[in-house]
Amino acid sequence: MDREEYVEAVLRAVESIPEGSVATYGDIAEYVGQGGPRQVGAIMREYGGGVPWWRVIRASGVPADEVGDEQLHRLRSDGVRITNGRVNLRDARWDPQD
DNA sequence: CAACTGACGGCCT
DNA sequence: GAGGCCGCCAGTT
Repeated sequence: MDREEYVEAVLRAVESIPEGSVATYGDIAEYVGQGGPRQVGAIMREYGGGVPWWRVIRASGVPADEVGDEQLHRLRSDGVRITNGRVNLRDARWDPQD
């Protein structure tokens, strides 16, 4: 799998996160089956426009620093419960079989 | 080729 | 729960 295919695979994975749920960078990497969380983050930074990037957060439930406020706002309008600037992953975490 | 970098994560205080 | 530390891994210097 070359880099372009990898980028496409990551973007498709993000697109498949349904409204109302979230995935971690690590979740996406695992789902794609290649690379790691940092690769996913790098791809979101570069190619994230065009996909629901706000549904990808850190494993701690906190969004990436740069986009944090907008991300939380978008998630809330998705219907995701936010408590103290954090997403409750136990509720909202993406399950690929959906 | 070595060093640095970072939309990260898990483990240990 | 919050930091600090270190591992990870691909891209850039």
